[in-house]
Amino acid sequence: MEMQKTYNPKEFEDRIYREWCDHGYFHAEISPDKVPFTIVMPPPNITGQLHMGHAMDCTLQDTIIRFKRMQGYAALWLPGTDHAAIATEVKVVDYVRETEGLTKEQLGREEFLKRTWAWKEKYAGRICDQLKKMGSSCDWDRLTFTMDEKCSKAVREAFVNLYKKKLIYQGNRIINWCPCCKTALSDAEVEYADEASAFWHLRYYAKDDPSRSLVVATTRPETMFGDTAVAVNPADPRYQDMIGKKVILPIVEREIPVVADEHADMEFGTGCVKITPAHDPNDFEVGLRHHLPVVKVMNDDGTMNEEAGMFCGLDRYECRKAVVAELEKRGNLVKIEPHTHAVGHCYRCHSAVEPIASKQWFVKMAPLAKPAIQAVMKNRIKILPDRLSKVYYNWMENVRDWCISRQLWWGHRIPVWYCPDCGATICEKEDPTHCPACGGANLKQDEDVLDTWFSSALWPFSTLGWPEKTPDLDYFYPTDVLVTGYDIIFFWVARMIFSGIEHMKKIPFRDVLFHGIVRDEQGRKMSKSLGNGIDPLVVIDKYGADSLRYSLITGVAPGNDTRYTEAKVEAGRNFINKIWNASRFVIMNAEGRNILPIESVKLSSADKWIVSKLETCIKEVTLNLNKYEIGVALSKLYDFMWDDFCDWYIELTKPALYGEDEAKKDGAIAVLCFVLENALKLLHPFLPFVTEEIYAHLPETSGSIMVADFPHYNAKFGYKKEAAAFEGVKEIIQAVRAVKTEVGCLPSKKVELFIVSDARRLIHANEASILKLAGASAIRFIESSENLPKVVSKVCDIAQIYIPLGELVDFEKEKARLEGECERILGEIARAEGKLNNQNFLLKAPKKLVEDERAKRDKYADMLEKVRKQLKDFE
RNA sequence: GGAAGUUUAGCUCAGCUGGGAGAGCAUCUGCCCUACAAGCAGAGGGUCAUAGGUUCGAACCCUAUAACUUCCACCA
Repeated sequence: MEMQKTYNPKEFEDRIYREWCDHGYFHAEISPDKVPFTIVMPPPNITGQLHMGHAMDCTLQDTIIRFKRMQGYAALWLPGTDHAAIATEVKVVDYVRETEGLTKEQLGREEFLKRTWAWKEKYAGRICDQLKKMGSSCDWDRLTFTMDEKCSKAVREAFVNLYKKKLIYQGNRIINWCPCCKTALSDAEVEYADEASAFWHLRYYAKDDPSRSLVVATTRPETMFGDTAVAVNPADPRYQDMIGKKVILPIVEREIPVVADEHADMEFGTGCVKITPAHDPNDFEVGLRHHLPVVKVMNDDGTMNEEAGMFCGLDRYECRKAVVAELEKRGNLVKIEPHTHAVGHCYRCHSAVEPIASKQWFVKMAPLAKPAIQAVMKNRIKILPDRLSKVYYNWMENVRDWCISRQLWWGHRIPVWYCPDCGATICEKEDPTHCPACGGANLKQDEDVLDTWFSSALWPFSTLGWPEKTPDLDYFYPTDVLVTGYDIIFFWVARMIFSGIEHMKKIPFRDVLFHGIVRDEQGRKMSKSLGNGIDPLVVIDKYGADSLRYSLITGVAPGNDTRYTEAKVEAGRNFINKIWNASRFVIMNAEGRNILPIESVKLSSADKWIVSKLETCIKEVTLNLNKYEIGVALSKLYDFMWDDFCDWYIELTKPALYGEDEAKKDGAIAVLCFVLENALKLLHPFLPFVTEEIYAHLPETSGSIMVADFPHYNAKFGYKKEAAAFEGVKEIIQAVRAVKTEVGCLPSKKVELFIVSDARRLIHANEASILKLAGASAIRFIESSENLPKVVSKVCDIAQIYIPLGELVDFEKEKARLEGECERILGEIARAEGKLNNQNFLLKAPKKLVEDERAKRDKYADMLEKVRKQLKDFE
């Protein structure tokens, strides 16, 4: 099949992906003679479609897994999707309201879940299609959803294990309550934002002495109905007489005690704190210490309950206004101070969360955190970039117990049953039918579901079959690298680490590669509200998946944010087009010829140079991919492919290809094919589609590039010296080009080159290349330039070049140019001598460096002499 | 209140363990030379945020400062 003049991804991307699937290349088999390499995909939420962040995440993983697969590992990339309990439920609630005009309560649990499963089918399918469009080489045979049977089993196992070890408990404590989603949230699910508010100073009068009062300062006047004490610091001289006395809570006229507690800060506010145990975590603790009653004053939806008396039914914020007005009316309001403080918001619906005392399920964190910290500390798990391990430690060391129960319907139901007959609580892996205590058959399962992250935490092993002892689990666990964004380090990564250690007794992964966020052109986060998100599919439609992949990993360093710009996609597209055309050139020239193995042809110095460059490139790409420096690896390939291979080597082969010498032609083609084939293999993990397409057109190749061997660096050819020498030839070509441009000589005008050089053999051997690339008609070796008329000249490392240009030579300009050249060289000499005259440099710098510096000085001194001579001759 | 990151060419960013500043885009000049104008050749452009310090030598290490960004934190 003919290759088109310009690269057009639409013609082959979908077809190639189908072929990969049909051949089963993505499927990882357990093979005893291979080393496993495993990545589990961070499962995208089924809430919607993939965004650029996902696109980058999956490109990075795909690049790594393709690299490892080609290197001969049993490479498994396990895909999946996440049920995303709260996030999905919020979406489906909206959807049901819009389509059926019903609330979820009106619909009922069973019907609601039916709708949600239908939603899941639709969106999980869409997400997989998008992953395929990106070229993801994940093992679809192992596709997992977090609510699959096997995951549910894992969740049960984990819950029951932790429960039996008393690491899961039910407790009545302050949790974060979202009045909009009507569920508890974990600490990690709350986002804090500073809000301008006020500090209300309220006067509470002493019970028996209307002349004595305390002024409390609060940001939450509406919770006063739940006040069950006022606290002052035990050391505060101002309030010693009040400790143990009672004050009257205004409006409700309830008597509450004044307690002494360290929690009250003498420096802050008035030094008196109203204590509302049901609605503030600190107050809750104070309440426990002083055995205070816990009075809840709010309903689930954030409205006030009957405790608020006349304010019952009001929304919490309306109530605040009303209470303040009432207090003012009654003369209890002393003053209002402006005050900014952090208010927590639900990470899903963004409404202000309410700290409320509530009975929930918790995971006891301290015993789990300890070994999880050690795993990273002892380097059993390596976090990249390293600085993020500090963030991890900081969180793990201060983590509080994890609230895992959610008052939702969509998710893993908590495996706990209550016996209404005897009050027993039963926690079992299998659904119990009878109460083991009293034999009663009226067991009722806990209504709540689990935090979605509880199942995510088990992902690296639940996907492989745990708690069953499956061969997969045995072979592929622990996984090798986890690739994800630093924004879910607490939600997910930290929890996988302690869960893996707890349940598997083994770390879940050896490396964690964190990437940053994909931002828009202006550096803003992409978000729905800003409307600045860009759909990867739209980009793929316009430019192809390879170009998108290029744009997402070019220039990225681990942990750093990156910006999406269309210019980067274009740069990628242009690069790929370059590869495409270079390949087309090679293929066209190789057509109908016998391709010789590179070992059997005589290599020119240009051949040796490019082979040496290729070897260096293989080394660097491999090294950087192993370090997960994907961006660096790609940039090395970019330079090699474009500069070395296209701009130099291909041009260098043209004299041979267009010449008559069949042996030379065979040689050039052999090297072209060899280098191109290797380069394509190196490029394949980054640009899978186009490399596969070209590979199929290459002579002497068969099968798919994705299962070909990744090039090995073994310094088989070496040629370091020959390659270095060849740089001299390149320098001559560049010098001639530069001089011609400077004097305004058309590139197409052929010039004669007079050369003084000790490297005649090298130059002679590359004569054809020099003539073609420099645009010259002949090379004449001379001993001295003395008799040359009207020349411009240039001193290179291995030669002095003189070009007679007749009328084009501007005497003044040329003189100025040569003088400028002298200046430059003098500068170089001065720099070298500056160092060499420094005794400390001679004494302390490495010998090699001193030698290099000497050599440089001598070289430039020699050059200076030559340029000065040219200047003299010229005059 | 803690902690982290960033600051390099007009723009977006690389620069690994300290040893002569790089790329892409943009700009200027000239080119359709039988792979490629999504291209080729040549060129201009940087006190590497600021001030100190360590060192023979600093974009890189240390200290302070400034600006921007982010994360964590129950001060009512």
